[in-house]
Amino acid sequence: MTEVKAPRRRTNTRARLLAAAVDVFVERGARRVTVDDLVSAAGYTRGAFYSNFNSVDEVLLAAFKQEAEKQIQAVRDAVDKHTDTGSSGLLITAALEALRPTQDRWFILQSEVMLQSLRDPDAREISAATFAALNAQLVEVVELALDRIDRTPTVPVDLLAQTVMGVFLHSLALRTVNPEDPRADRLLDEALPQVLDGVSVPRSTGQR
Amino acid sequence: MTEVKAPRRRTNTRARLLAAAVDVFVERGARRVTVDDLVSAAGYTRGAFYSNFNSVDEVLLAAFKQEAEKQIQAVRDAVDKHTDTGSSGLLITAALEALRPTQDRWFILQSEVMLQSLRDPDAREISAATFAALNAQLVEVVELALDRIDRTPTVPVDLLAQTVMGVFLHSLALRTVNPEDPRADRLLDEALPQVLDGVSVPRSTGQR
DNA sequence: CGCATCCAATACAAAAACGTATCGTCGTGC
DNA sequence: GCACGACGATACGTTTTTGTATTGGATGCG
Repeated sequence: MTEVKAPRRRTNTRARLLAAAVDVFVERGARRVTVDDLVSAAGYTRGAFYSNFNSVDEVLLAAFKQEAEKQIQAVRDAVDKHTDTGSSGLLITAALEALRPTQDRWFILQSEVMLQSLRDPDAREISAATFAALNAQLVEVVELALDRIDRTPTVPVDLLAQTVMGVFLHSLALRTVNPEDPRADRLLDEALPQVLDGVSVPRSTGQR
Repeated sequence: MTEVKAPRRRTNTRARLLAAAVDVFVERGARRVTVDDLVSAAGYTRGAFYSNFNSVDEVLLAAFKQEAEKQIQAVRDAVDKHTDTGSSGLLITAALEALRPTQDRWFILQSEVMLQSLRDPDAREISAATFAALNAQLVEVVELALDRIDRTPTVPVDLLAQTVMGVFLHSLALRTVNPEDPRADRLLDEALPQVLDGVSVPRSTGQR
């Protein structure tokens, strides 16, 4: 599925394994992933795996961590960029764009679901922490966005952020079930802005 | 985990296996479920399993189907009940209550995620169909609810239903990561009604 | 230039999971 | 009440997967 034929360096083996892992988990589903699947997808053999990880679960956790951080960074970049240049509605557009459903995001969701049923407390902790980080970031984005259009929310902003998150999750689900489903995009492009508008009022009016 | 010591009838073995399967999948996570896990949880042995199913995947699919239908039926019941008696805001409250996150629903989500990566076209089809059914039902509920409060939506009602669905999904996610998270309930009780309110206008005013 | 070290390949043993084949038993229909 | 048929128990062989131990080679360092 991937490439690899080159003389293969010994460094960043771990990174390659992790990258391949994302693909494998998405393609085969967590239930069917074995060590051999992972190494062969990455172009390595069994030995490489066990000198970098101890189990498939560990890879899942590490890959999740990495992808989630990548995700968070993408949003942060989008926000920073548009905060600096001071463009208006573009901010939220950009932030939302960074969250738009992709395969990587599907992997994150899948991992999140899987990690929940791992006995390892580390897994649950990391999963929960990442989840919290994404949420916190979303609060920030929503606040900034409302600020830009001079409105204040009529519901607590953290709840509003959760709502936005939910819409994204569902958009992702729609797209995963059927990549062609037009509702996935319409949810983000049509429904979401109106929702944001609906639960906020112009700044001067005060809230509620 | 369960009981079973009784003289054990040979009928409804399938049903017992399915019921146990839900628990096992939730507890151990899809990655770790084996045939032995399923039969021992249900109080049977290997033989019973293979005379009712052919693989773990098949059980996952069957259990998903069953739980999803149960879910749909629960919402339908709630709606019917409150439609008949004609109580007002109670309708949506009841419908939403029927959707409130529980363990069963977590199983449905987990299965949905897993089924997406099964090669079996049947699995994807059933998964997609169930997903569609739930969504269609939600459209109905949202329409009814808005009707009750004499408002018409300012966004296409199917998109609105998707939004509601998303909020539910996220509420479920919050609760799964941390059962104590108060936001799970607040999302449904505070944010959702306001969102519905925000994206609709009084009936006479016309839309948009 | 040679040495020590780390990392990946390979091979292999052990365990886990699967699926089948067989047998007993309990309902069911005649 | 008897025989048939379906269902579940048990046992077993096979396959899959795992994890470790050993080896070879490349890299960094002196």
